[in-house]
Amino acid sequence: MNDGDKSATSLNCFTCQARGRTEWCVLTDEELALVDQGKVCRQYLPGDVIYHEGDESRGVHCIESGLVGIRKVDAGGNEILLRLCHPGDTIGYRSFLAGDAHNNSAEALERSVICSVSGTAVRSLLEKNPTLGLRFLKHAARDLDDAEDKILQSTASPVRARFAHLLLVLKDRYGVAGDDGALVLDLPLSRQDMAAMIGIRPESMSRAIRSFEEDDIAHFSGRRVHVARIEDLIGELET
Amino acid sequence: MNDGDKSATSLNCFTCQARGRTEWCVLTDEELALVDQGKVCRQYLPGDVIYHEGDESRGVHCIESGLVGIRKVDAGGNEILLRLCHPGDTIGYRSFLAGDAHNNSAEALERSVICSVSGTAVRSLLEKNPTLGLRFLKHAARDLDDAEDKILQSTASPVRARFAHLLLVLKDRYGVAGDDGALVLDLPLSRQDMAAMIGIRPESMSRAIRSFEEDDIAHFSGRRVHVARIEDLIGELET
DNA sequence: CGCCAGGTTGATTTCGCTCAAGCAATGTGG
DNA sequence: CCACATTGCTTGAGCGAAATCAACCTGGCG
Repeated sequence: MNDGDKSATSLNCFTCQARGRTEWCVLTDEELALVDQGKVCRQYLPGDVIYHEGDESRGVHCIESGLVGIRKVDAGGNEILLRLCHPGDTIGYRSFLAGDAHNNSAEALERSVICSVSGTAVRSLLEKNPTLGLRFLKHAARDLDDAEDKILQSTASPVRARFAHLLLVLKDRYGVAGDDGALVLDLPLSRQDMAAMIGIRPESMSRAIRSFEEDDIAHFSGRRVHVARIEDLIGELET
Repeated sequence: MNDGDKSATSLNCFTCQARGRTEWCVLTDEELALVDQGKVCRQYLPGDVIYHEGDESRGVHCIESGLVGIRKVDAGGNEILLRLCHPGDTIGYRSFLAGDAHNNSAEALERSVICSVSGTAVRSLLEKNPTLGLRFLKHAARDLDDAEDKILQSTASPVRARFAHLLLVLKDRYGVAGDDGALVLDLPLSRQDMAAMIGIRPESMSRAIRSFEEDDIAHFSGRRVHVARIEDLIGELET
Protein backbone atom coordinates (compact mmCIF):
# COMPACT_ATOMS: atom_id res chain seq x y z
CA MET A 1 0.00 0.00 0.00
CA ASN A 2 2.78 2.41 0.92
CA ASP A 3 6.36 2.34 2.17
CA GLY A 4 5.12 1.48 5.65
CA ASP A 5 4.63 -2.05 4.38
CA LYS A 6 8.18 -3.24 4.47
CA SER A 7 8.80 -2.34 8.07
CA ALA A 8 5.50 -3.94 9.01
CA THR A 9 6.30 -7.29 7.46
CA SER A 10 9.46 -7.55 9.48
CA LEU A 11 7.47 -7.55 12.71
CA ASN A 12 8.15 -10.38 15.07
CA CYS A 13 5.68 -12.06 17.40
CA PHE A 14 8.25 -12.22 20.18
CA THR A 15 8.58 -8.48 20.29
CA CYS A 16 4.93 -7.76 19.56
CA GLN A 17 3.65 -5.14 21.95
CA ALA A 18 0.16 -6.52 21.93
CA ARG A 19 1.30 -10.03 22.73
CA GLY A 20 0.48 -9.99 26.42
CA ARG A 21 -3.10 -9.15 25.68
CA THR A 22 -3.71 -11.81 23.05
CA GLU A 23 -4.97 -15.36 23.28
CA TRP A 24 -1.59 -16.33 21.83
CA CYS A 25 0.22 -15.57 25.07
CA VAL A 26 -0.39 -19.15 26.21
CA LEU A 27 1.95 -20.46 23.52
CA THR A 28 5.44 -21.75 24.18
CA ASP A 29 8.35 -20.14 22.38
CA GLU A 30 8.49 -23.02 19.99
CA GLU A 31 4.84 -22.70 19.16
CA LEU A 32 5.08 -18.97 18.82
CA ALA A 33 7.80 -19.50 16.24
CA LEU A 34 5.21 -21.41 14.23
CA VAL A 35 2.91 -18.40 14.30
CA ASP A 36 5.82 -16.23 13.29
CA GLN A 37 6.53 -18.34 10.22
CA GLY A 38 2.91 -18.71 9.19
CA LYS A 39 2.06 -15.05 9.33
CA VAL A 40 2.11 -12.05 7.03
CA CYS A 41 1.97 -8.54 8.44
CA ARG A 42 0.75 -5.43 6.75
CA GLN A 43 -0.06 -1.88 7.51
CA TYR A 44 -3.58 -0.71 6.71
CA LEU A 45 -4.74 2.86 6.32
CA PRO A 46 -8.12 4.10 7.50
CA GLY A 47 -10.77 2.70 5.19
CA ASP A 48 -8.64 -0.25 4.04
CA VAL A 49 -10.45 -3.55 4.15
CA ILE A 50 -8.84 -6.50 5.92
CA TYR A 51 -11.44 -8.96 4.69
CA HIS A 52 -14.79 -8.70 3.03
CA GLU A 53 -18.15 -10.27 3.68
CA GLY A 54 -18.31 -13.32 1.45
CA ASP A 55 -14.54 -13.83 1.22
CA GLU A 56 -13.27 -17.29 1.91
CA SER A 57 -11.56 -17.46 5.28
CA ARG A 58 -7.85 -18.02 4.93
CA GLY A 59 -6.82 -17.81 8.56
CA VAL A 60 -7.08 -15.37 11.41
CA HIS A 61 -5.85 -11.82 11.81
CA CYS A 62 -4.17 -10.37 14.86
CA ILE A 63 -4.22 -6.65 15.46
CA GLU A 64 -0.84 -5.35 16.49
CA SER A 65 -1.79 -1.69 16.58
CA GLY A 66 -4.57 0.57 15.44
CA LEU A 67 -8.34 0.17 15.39
CA VAL A 68 -10.57 -2.10 13.34
CA GLY A 69 -14.32 -2.02 12.79
CA ILE A 70 -16.43 -5.06 12.02
CA ARG A 71 -19.19 -4.16 9.60
CA LYS A 72 -22.13 -6.03 8.22
CA VAL A 73 -24.67 -5.14 5.57
CA ASP A 74 -28.08 -6.63 4.98
CA ALA A 75 -30.09 -7.25 1.84
CA GLY A 76 -31.55 -3.77 1.91
CA GLY A 77 -28.08 -2.17 1.87
CA ASN A 78 -28.30 -1.11 5.48
CA GLU A 79 -24.96 -1.22 7.20
CA ILE A 80 -24.16 -1.52 10.83
CA LEU A 81 -20.91 -1.44 12.76
CA LEU A 82 -21.01 -4.53 14.92
CA ARG A 83 -18.04 -3.85 17.13
CA LEU A 84 -14.61 -2.31 17.45
CA CYS A 85 -11.46 -4.39 17.70
CA HIS A 86 -8.28 -3.22 19.35
CA PRO A 87 -4.61 -4.21 19.53
CA GLY A 88 -4.32 -7.77 20.80
CA ASP A 89 -7.70 -8.80 19.42
CA THR A 90 -7.79 -11.63 16.93
CA ILE A 91 -10.39 -11.24 14.24
CA GLY A 92 -11.86 -13.53 11.65
CA TYR A 93 -11.67 -16.53 13.93
CA ARG A 94 -15.38 -17.23 13.74
CA SER A 95 -15.46 -17.89 10.02
CA PHE A 96 -12.22 -19.77 10.26
CA LEU A 97 -13.54 -22.11 12.92
CA ALA A 98 -16.93 -22.56 11.34
CA GLY A 99 -15.08 -23.24 8.10
CA ASP A 100 -17.23 -20.99 5.98
CA ALA A 101 -17.00 -17.62 4.30
CA HIS A 102 -16.68 -14.40 6.25
CA ASN A 103 -20.11 -13.17 7.21
CA ASN A 104 -18.92 -9.67 7.97
CA SER A 105 -16.22 -7.27 6.87
CA ALA A 106 -13.27 -5.91 8.78
CA GLU A 107 -12.07 -2.42 7.99
CA ALA A 108 -9.27 -0.38 9.49
CA LEU A 109 -10.64 2.72 11.19
CA GLU A 110 -7.22 4.03 12.09
CA ARG A 111 -3.79 3.35 10.68
CA SER A 112 -3.28 -0.24 11.80
CA VAL A 113 -0.73 -3.02 11.67
CA ILE A 114 -2.30 -6.42 11.35
CA CYS A 115 -0.71 -9.86 11.18
CA SER A 116 -2.51 -12.54 9.24
CA VAL A 117 -1.86 -16.06 10.43
CA SER A 118 -2.39 -18.84 7.92
CA GLY A 119 -5.12 -21.38 8.51
CA THR A 120 -2.73 -24.32 8.51
CA ALA A 121 -0.61 -22.73 11.21
CA VAL A 122 -3.65 -22.06 13.39
CA ARG A 123 -4.98 -25.56 12.89
CA SER A 124 -1.77 -27.23 13.95
CA LEU A 125 -1.45 -24.91 16.93
CA LEU A 126 -4.94 -25.73 18.11
CA GLU A 127 -3.95 -29.40 18.04
CA LYS A 128 -0.63 -28.86 19.76
CA ASN A 129 -1.85 -26.58 22.50
CA PRO A 130 -5.42 -27.14 23.70
CA THR A 131 -5.24 -24.14 25.97
CA LEU A 132 -5.26 -21.94 22.91
CA GLY A 133 -8.65 -23.29 21.96
CA LEU A 134 -9.99 -22.59 25.42
CA ARG A 135 -8.78 -19.02 25.23
CA PHE A 136 -10.61 -18.56 21.99
CA LEU A 137 -13.63 -20.19 23.49
CA LYS A 138 -13.71 -17.65 26.30
CA HIS A 139 -13.30 -14.89 23.81
CA ALA A 140 -16.19 -16.20 21.76
CA ALA A 141 -18.31 -16.45 24.89
CA ARG A 142 -17.68 -12.80 25.62
CA ASP A 143 -18.43 -11.75 22.07
CA LEU A 144 -21.63 -13.73 22.20
CA ASP A 145 -22.58 -11.98 25.38
CA ASP A 146 -22.05 -8.58 23.82
CA ALA A 147 -23.96 -9.58 20.72
CA GLU A 148 -26.98 -10.67 22.74
CA ASP A 149 -26.96 -7.43 24.66
CA LYS A 150 -26.97 -5.63 21.38
CA ILE A 151 -29.91 -7.64 20.08
CA LEU A 152 -31.93 -6.73 23.13
CA GLN A 153 -30.96 -3.12 22.88
CA SER A 154 -31.56 -2.64 19.22
CA THR A 155 -35.07 -4.03 19.38
CA ALA A 156 -36.27 -2.73 22.69
CA SER A 157 -34.66 0.64 23.32
CA PRO A 158 -35.21 4.04 21.78
CA VAL A 159 -32.35 5.94 20.21
CA ARG A 160 -31.49 8.04 23.23
CA ALA A 161 -31.06 4.97 25.40
CA ARG A 162 -28.97 3.18 22.81
CA PHE A 163 -26.78 6.22 22.37
CA ALA A 164 -26.30 6.58 26.12
CA HIS A 165 -25.37 2.93 26.28
CA LEU A 166 -22.86 3.35 23.49
CA LEU A 167 -21.19 6.23 25.26
CA LEU A 168 -21.03 4.25 28.48
CA VAL A 169 -19.38 1.36 26.69
CA LEU A 170 -16.91 3.61 24.92
CA LYS A 171 -16.12 5.24 28.25
CA ASP A 172 -14.31 2.14 29.45
CA ARG A 173 -11.72 2.46 26.74
CA TYR A 174 -11.77 6.07 25.64
CA GLY A 175 -12.89 7.87 28.75
CA VAL A 176 -10.61 10.03 30.87
CA ALA A 177 -11.68 11.49 34.17
CA GLY A 178 -11.99 15.25 33.88
CA ASP A 179 -11.91 17.55 36.89
CA ASP A 180 -14.61 17.28 39.59
CA GLY A 181 -15.66 13.78 38.59
CA ALA A 182 -16.76 14.87 35.15
CA LEU A 183 -16.10 12.58 32.22
CA VAL A 184 -14.31 13.37 28.99
CA LEU A 185 -14.35 11.04 26.01
CA ASP A 186 -12.06 11.20 23.02
CA LEU A 187 -13.85 9.01 20.57
CA PRO A 188 -12.14 7.35 17.63
CA LEU A 189 -15.35 7.43 15.62
CA SER A 190 -17.04 9.70 13.16
CA ARG A 191 -20.71 10.56 13.64
CA GLN A 192 -21.55 8.22 10.83
CA ASP A 193 -19.79 5.34 12.50
CA MET A 194 -21.42 6.06 15.82
CA ALA A 195 -24.75 6.00 14.03
CA ALA A 196 -23.81 2.68 12.44
CA MET A 197 -22.91 1.27 15.84
CA ILE A 198 -26.43 1.72 17.16
CA GLY A 199 -28.11 1.05 13.85
CA ILE A 200 -29.56 4.45 13.03
CA ARG A 201 -29.18 7.00 10.21
CA PRO A 202 -26.64 9.80 10.47
CA GLU A 203 -29.46 12.33 10.63
CA SER A 204 -30.90 10.62 13.66
CA MET A 205 -27.48 10.66 15.27
CA SER A 206 -27.30 14.40 14.76
CA ARG A 207 -30.66 14.80 16.41
CA ALA A 208 -29.72 12.53 19.28
CA ILE A 209 -26.63 14.60 19.91
CA ARG A 210 -28.63 17.77 19.80
CA SER A 211 -31.19 16.40 22.20
CA PHE A 212 -28.44 15.43 24.65
CA GLU A 213 -26.99 18.92 24.34
CA GLU A 214 -30.36 20.52 25.00
CA ASP A 215 -30.96 18.38 28.05
CA ASP A 216 -27.48 19.13 29.27
CA ILE A 217 -26.63 15.47 29.43
CA ALA A 218 -23.51 15.66 27.29
CA HIS A 219 -21.66 18.22 25.22
CA PHE A 220 -19.99 17.47 21.94
CA SER A 221 -17.23 19.27 20.09
CA GLY A 222 -15.80 17.31 17.23
CA ARG A 223 -14.94 13.89 18.54
CA ARG A 224 -14.63 15.07 22.10
CA VAL A 225 -17.50 14.52 24.49
CA HIS A 226 -17.99 16.09 27.91
CA VAL A 227 -20.30 14.48 30.39
CA ALA A 228 -20.80 16.41 33.60
CA ARG A 229 -22.81 13.77 35.47
CA ILE A 230 -22.49 10.16 34.43
CA GLU A 231 -25.65 9.41 36.39
CA ASP A 232 -27.59 11.36 33.77
CA LEU A 233 -26.26 9.06 31.10
CA ILE A 234 -27.11 6.01 33.15
CA GLY A 235 -30.55 7.43 33.75
CA GLU A 236 -31.16 7.44 30.02
CA LEU A 237 -30.79 3.67 29.85
CA GLU A 238 -34.07 2.92 31.57
CA THR A 239 -36.36 4.09 28.85
CA MET B 1 -41.78 -31.37 40.90
CA ASN B 2 -43.91 -34.35 40.10
CA ASP B 3 -43.63 -38.12 39.89
CA GLY B 4 -41.82 -37.79 36.58
CA ASP B 5 -38.76 -36.72 38.52
CA LYS B 6 -37.62 -40.06 39.74
CA SER B 7 -37.50 -41.68 36.37
CA ALA B 8 -35.72 -38.66 35.00
CA THR B 9 -32.89 -38.74 37.52
CA SER B 10 -32.16 -42.33 36.65
CA LEU B 11 -31.26 -41.35 33.10
CA ASN B 12 -27.91 -42.47 31.87
CA CYS B 13 -25.67 -40.65 29.43
CA PHE B 14 -24.80 -43.88 27.66
CA THR B 15 -28.38 -44.49 26.71
CA CYS B 16 -29.23 -40.83 26.12
CA GLN B 17 -31.10 -40.48 22.88
CA ALA B 18 -29.74 -37.04 22.22
CA ARG B 19 -26.16 -38.14 22.70
CA GLY B 20 -25.21 -38.41 19.07
CA ARG B 21 -26.16 -34.81 18.48
CA THR B 22 -24.26 -33.29 21.40
CA GLU B 23 -20.74 -31.96 21.75
CA TRP B 24 -20.25 -34.70 24.32
CA CYS B 25 -20.15 -37.40 21.67
CA VAL B 26 -16.38 -36.91 21.37
CA LEU B 27 -15.86 -38.28 24.88
CA THR B 28 -14.48 -41.70 25.64
CA ASP B 29 -16.56 -44.09 27.72
CA GLU B 30 -14.42 -43.35 30.71
CA GLU B 31 -14.90 -39.64 30.32
CA LEU B 32 -18.60 -40.02 29.74
CA ALA B 33 -18.81 -41.85 33.04
CA LEU B 34 -17.47 -38.69 34.63
CA VAL B 35 -20.32 -36.69 33.13
CA ASP B 36 -22.72 -39.33 34.34
CA GLN B 37 -21.51 -38.98 37.91
CA GLY B 38 -21.39 -35.23 37.89
CA LYS B 39 -24.88 -34.67 36.58
CA VAL B 40 -28.37 -34.26 37.94
CA CYS B 41 -31.36 -34.79 35.69
CA ARG B 42 -34.81 -33.31 36.10
CA GLN B 43 -38.03 -33.00 34.26
CA TYR B 44 -39.33 -29.48 33.67
CA LEU B 45 -42.86 -28.48 32.78
CA PRO B 46 -43.70 -25.66 30.38
CA GLY B 47 -42.94 -22.40 32.12
CA ASP B 48 -40.43 -23.89 34.55
CA VAL B 49 -37.19 -21.99 34.75
CA ILE B 50 -33.89 -23.84 34.34
CA TYR B 51 -31.82 -20.83 35.34
CA HIS B 52 -32.47 -17.17 35.83
CA GLU B 53 -30.74 -14.04 34.63
CA GLY B 54 -28.37 -13.04 37.42
CA ASP B 55 -28.00 -16.54 38.88
CA GLU B 56 -24.49 -17.74 39.50
CA SER B 57 -23.45 -20.33 36.93
CA ARG B 58 -23.07 -23.75 38.49
CA GLY B 59 -22.31 -25.77 35.40
CA VAL B 60 -23.90 -26.50 32.07
CA HIS B 61 -27.22 -28.03 31.15
CA CYS B 62 -27.84 -30.60 28.47
CA ILE B 63 -31.27 -30.98 26.95
CA GLU B 64 -32.29 -34.59 26.65
CA SER B 65 -35.78 -33.96 25.37
CA GLY B 66 -38.24 -31.12 25.03
CA LEU B 67 -37.82 -27.48 24.09
CA VAL B 68 -36.15 -24.61 25.90
CA GLY B 69 -36.34 -20.88 25.29
CA ILE B 70 -33.57 -18.44 26.12
CA ARG B 71 -35.06 -15.17 27.31
CA LYS B 72 -33.56 -11.85 28.18
CA VAL B 73 -35.09 -8.71 29.62
CA ASP B 74 -33.78 -5.18 29.51
CA ALA B 75 -33.97 -2.31 31.97
CA GLY B 76 -37.31 -1.16 30.61
CA GLY B 77 -38.88 -4.54 31.23
CA ASN B 78 -38.93 -5.46 27.56
CA GLU B 79 -38.42 -9.12 27.03
CA ILE B 80 -37.19 -10.94 24.01
CA LEU B 81 -36.82 -14.60 23.19
CA LEU B 82 -33.25 -14.92 21.96
CA ARG B 83 -33.37 -18.45 20.64
CA LEU B 84 -34.82 -21.91 20.98
CA CYS B 85 -32.76 -24.86 22.20
CA HIS B 86 -33.50 -28.46 21.33
CA PRO B 87 -32.53 -31.95 22.47
CA GLY B 88 -28.78 -32.35 22.27
CA ASP B 89 -28.10 -28.65 22.84
CA THR B 90 -26.02 -27.66 25.81
CA ILE B 91 -27.09 -24.43 27.43
CA GLY B 92 -25.56 -22.13 29.98
CA TYR B 93 -22.07 -22.76 28.71
CA ARG B 94 -21.41 -19.13 27.99
CA SER B 95 -21.74 -17.93 31.57
CA PHE B 96 -19.92 -20.98 32.77
CA LEU B 97 -16.92 -20.32 30.54
CA ALA B 98 -16.86 -16.61 31.13
CA GLY B 99 -17.11 -17.40 34.82
CA ASP B 100 -19.80 -14.88 35.56
CA ALA B 101 -23.50 -14.84 36.29
CA HIS B 102 -26.09 -15.90 33.76
CA ASN B 103 -27.00 -12.98 31.55
CA ASN B 104 -30.17 -14.58 30.30
CA SER B 105 -32.81 -17.00 31.49
CA ALA B 106 -33.66 -20.46 30.27
CA GLU B 107 -37.25 -21.61 30.45
CA ALA B 108 -38.85 -24.86 29.38
CA LEU B 109 -41.38 -24.24 26.61
CA GLU B 110 -42.44 -27.86 26.45
CA ARG B 111 -42.19 -30.69 28.94
CA SER B 112 -38.44 -31.26 28.95
CA VAL B 113 -35.81 -33.46 30.53
CA ILE B 114 -32.59 -31.64 31.22
CA CYS B 115 -29.36 -32.90 32.73
CA SER B 116 -27.25 -30.44 34.70
CA VAL B 117 -23.55 -31.18 34.68
CA SER B 118 -21.54 -29.76 37.57
CA GLY B 119 -18.90 -27.15 36.87
CA THR B 120 -16.10 -29.24 38.33
CA ALA B 121 -16.94 -32.14 36.04
CA VAL B 122 -16.95 -29.90 32.99
CA ARG B 123 -13.71 -28.26 33.97
CA SER B 124 -11.86 -31.52 34.36
CA LEU B 125 -13.30 -32.84 31.11
CA LEU B 126 -12.13 -29.78 29.21
CA GLU B 127 -8.65 -30.45 30.53
CA LYS B 128 -8.73 -34.17 29.78
CA ASN B 129 -10.18 -33.93 26.30
CA PRO B 130 -9.25 -30.84 24.29
CA THR B 131 -11.55 -31.85 21.46
CA LEU B 132 -14.50 -31.12 23.70
CA GLY B 133 -13.39 -27.51 23.95
CA LEU B 134 -13.10 -27.26 20.20
CA ARG B 135 -16.60 -28.60 19.78
CA PHE B 136 -17.91 -25.95 22.11
CA LEU B 137 -15.87 -23.37 20.29
CA LYS B 138 -17.52 -24.25 17.03
CA HIS B 139 -20.88 -24.15 18.68
CA ALA B 140 -20.15 -20.72 20.08
CA ALA B 141 -18.99 -19.54 16.67
CA ARG B 142 -22.30 -20.59 15.18
CA ASP B 143 -24.29 -18.94 17.95
CA LEU B 144 -22.30 -15.78 17.46
CA ASP B 145 -23.06 -15.87 13.79
CA ASP B 146 -26.78 -16.20 14.43
CA ALA B 147 -26.68 -13.44 16.99
CA GLU B 148 -25.02 -11.04 14.60
CA ASP B 149 -27.57 -11.81 11.95
CA LYS B 150 -30.25 -11.04 14.43
CA ILE B 151 -28.69 -7.71 15.34
CA LEU B 152 -28.66 -6.67 11.73
CA GLN B 153 -32.21 -7.84 11.22
CA SER B 154 -33.70 -6.25 14.25
CA THR B 155 -32.35 -2.83 13.45
CA ALA B 156 -32.75 -2.73 9.71
CA SER B 157 -35.79 -4.76 8.73
CA PRO B 158 -39.50 -4.02 9.06
CA VAL B 159 -41.77 -6.43 10.91
CA ARG B 160 -43.01 -8.31 7.87
CA ALA B 161 -39.48 -9.16 6.80
CA ARG B 162 -38.49 -10.25 10.29
CA PHE B 163 -41.56 -12.40 10.60
CA ALA B 164 -40.95 -14.02 7.23
CA HIS B 165 -37.40 -14.70 8.28
CA LEU B 166 -38.56 -16.27 11.51
CA LEU B 167 -40.92 -18.60 9.68
CA LEU B 168 -38.17 -19.59 7.28
CA VAL B 169 -35.86 -20.42 10.16
CA LEU B 170 -38.54 -22.39 11.97
CA LYS B 171 -39.27 -24.25 8.76
CA ASP B 172 -35.98 -26.13 8.99
CA ARG B 173 -37.04 -27.78 12.19
CA TYR B 174 -40.82 -27.65 12.30
CA GLY B 175 -41.73 -27.67 8.64
CA VAL B 176 -43.29 -30.61 6.87
CA ALA B 177 -43.85 -30.71 3.15
CA GLY B 178 -47.54 -30.58 2.39
CA ASP B 179 -48.97 -31.73 -0.93
CA ASP B 180 -48.00 -29.98 -4.17
CA GLY B 181 -44.85 -28.45 -2.71
CA ALA B 182 -46.79 -26.43 -0.17
CA LEU B 183 -45.35 -26.00 3.29
CA VAL B 184 -46.96 -26.76 6.61
CA LEU B 185 -45.49 -25.64 9.91
CA ASP B 186 -46.45 -26.92 13.33
CA LEU B 187 -44.95 -24.32 15.57
CA PRO B 188 -44.14 -24.96 19.20
CA LEU B 189 -44.68 -21.29 20.05
CA SER B 190 -47.50 -19.09 21.22
CA ARG B 191 -48.15 -15.81 19.43
CA GLN B 192 -46.60 -14.00 22.33
CA ASP B 193 -43.42 -15.98 22.06
CA MET B 194 -43.23 -15.48 18.32
CA ALA B 195 -43.57 -11.77 18.94
CA ALA B 196 -40.81 -11.97 21.53
CA MET B 197 -38.56 -13.75 19.04
CA ILE B 198 -38.59 -10.84 16.64
CA GLY B 199 -38.80 -8.19 19.33
CA ILE B 200 -42.27 -6.79 18.74
CA ARG B 201 -45.47 -6.44 20.79
CA PRO B 202 -48.14 -9.12 20.63
CA GLU B 203 -50.53 -6.67 18.96
CA SER B 204 -48.06 -6.14 16.16
CA MET B 205 -47.72 -9.89 15.76
CA SER B 206 -51.48 -10.14 15.33
CA ARG B 207 -51.39 -7.50 12.65
CA ALA B 208 -48.44 -9.10 10.91
CA ILE B 209 -50.31 -12.38 10.78
CA ARG B 210 -53.38 -10.66 9.44
CA SER B 211 -51.40 -8.87 6.80
CA PHE B 212 -49.86 -12.16 5.67
CA GLU B 213 -53.33 -13.67 5.53
CA GLU B 214 -54.66 -10.79 3.46
CA ASP B 215 -51.78 -10.98 1.03
CA ASP B 216 -52.24 -14.72 0.81
CA ILE B 217 -48.68 -15.35 1.84
CA ALA B 218 -49.47 -17.67 4.74
CA HIS B 219 -52.51 -18.96 6.56
CA PHE B 220 -52.68 -19.48 10.29
CA SER B 221 -54.92 -21.66 12.38
CA GLY B 222 -53.81 -22.04 15.94
CA ARG B 223 -50.16 -23.00 15.86
CA ARG B 224 -50.38 -24.48 12.41
CA VAL B 225 -49.19 -22.43 9.46
CA HIS B 226 -49.81 -23.12 5.79
CA VAL B 227 -47.57 -21.57 3.19
CA ALA B 228 -48.60 -22.20 -0.40
CA ARG B 229 -45.54 -20.70 -2.07
CA ILE B 230 -42.32 -20.43 -0.12
CA GLU B 231 -41.04 -17.98 -2.71
CA ASP B 232 -43.58 -15.47 -1.40
CA LEU B 233 -42.07 -15.76 2.04
CA ILE B 234 -38.58 -15.36 0.66
CA GLY B 235 -39.73 -12.37 -1.31
CA GLU B 236 -40.68 -10.65 1.92
CA LEU B 237 -37.09 -10.69 3.13
CA GLU B 238 -35.81 -8.07 0.72
CA THR B 239 -37.58 -5.12 2.23
C1' DC C 1 -71.44 -19.21 36.21
C1' DG C 2 -67.74 -15.87 36.48
C1' DC C 3 -63.00 -15.32 35.98
C1' DC C 4 -58.74 -14.98 33.49
C1' DA C 5 -55.06 -15.43 30.11
C1' DG C 6 -54.26 -15.23 25.32
C1' DG C 7 -55.49 -13.22 21.36
C1' DT C 8 -57.59 -9.77 18.15
C1' DT C 9 -59.07 -5.24 16.71
C1' DG C 10 -59.47 -0.18 16.44
C1' DA C 11 -57.95 4.70 17.42
C1' DT C 12 -54.25 7.52 18.38
C1' DT C 13 -49.53 8.93 19.02
C1' DT C 14 -44.78 8.83 18.71
C1' DC C 15 -40.41 7.93 17.00
C1' DG C 16 -37.22 7.48 13.55
C1' DC C 17 -36.79 7.36 8.41
C1' DT C 18 -36.91 9.73 3.98
C1' DC C 19 -36.19 13.44 1.21
C1' DA C 20 -34.24 17.80 0.62
C1' DA C 21 -31.49 21.60 1.51
C1' DG C 22 -27.72 24.18 3.57
C1' DC C 23 -23.14 24.72 5.64
C1' DA C 24 -18.29 24.27 7.05
C1' DA C 25 -13.92 22.13 6.23
C1' DT C 26 -10.94 20.08 3.04
C1' DG C 27 -9.06 19.15 -1.21
C1' DT C 28 -8.12 19.94 -6.32
C1' DG C 29 -7.27 21.79 -10.68
C1' DG C 30 -6.70 25.78 -13.53
C1' DC D 1 -4.51 31.96 -5.23
C1' DC D 2 -9.10 31.51 -6.31
C1' DA D 3 -13.28 28.81 -8.23
C1' DC D 4 -15.06 24.61 -7.60
C1' DA D 5 -16.18 19.90 -6.18
C1' DT D 6 -16.34 16.75 -2.33
C1' DT D 7 -17.19 15.06 2.14
C1' DG D 8 -19.08 15.10 6.82
C1' DC D 9 -22.39 17.08 9.49
C1' DT D 10 -26.67 19.51 10.61
C1' DT D 11 -31.44 21.01 10.11
C1' DG D 12 -36.24 21.05 8.58
C1' DA D 13 -40.72 19.10 6.82
C1' DG D 14 -43.53 15.24 6.11
C1' DC D 15 -44.52 10.49 6.31
C1' DG D 16 -45.15 5.86 7.80
C1' DA D 17 -44.55 1.92 10.72
C1' DA D 18 -45.01 0.20 15.04
C1' DA D 19 -46.01 1.25 19.96
C1' DT D 20 -49.51 2.49 23.07
C1' DC D 21 -53.96 2.65 25.00
C1' DA D 22 -58.22 0.60 25.34
C1' DA D 23 -61.84 -2.39 24.35
C1' DC D 24 -63.54 -6.81 23.37
C1' DC D 25 -63.73 -11.64 22.26
C1' DT D 26 -62.70 -16.45 23.00
C1' DG D 27 -61.93 -20.81 25.31
C1' DG D 28 -60.53 -23.12 29.42
C1' DC D 29 -61.15 -23.90 34.24
C1' DG D 30 -62.23 -23.47 39.10
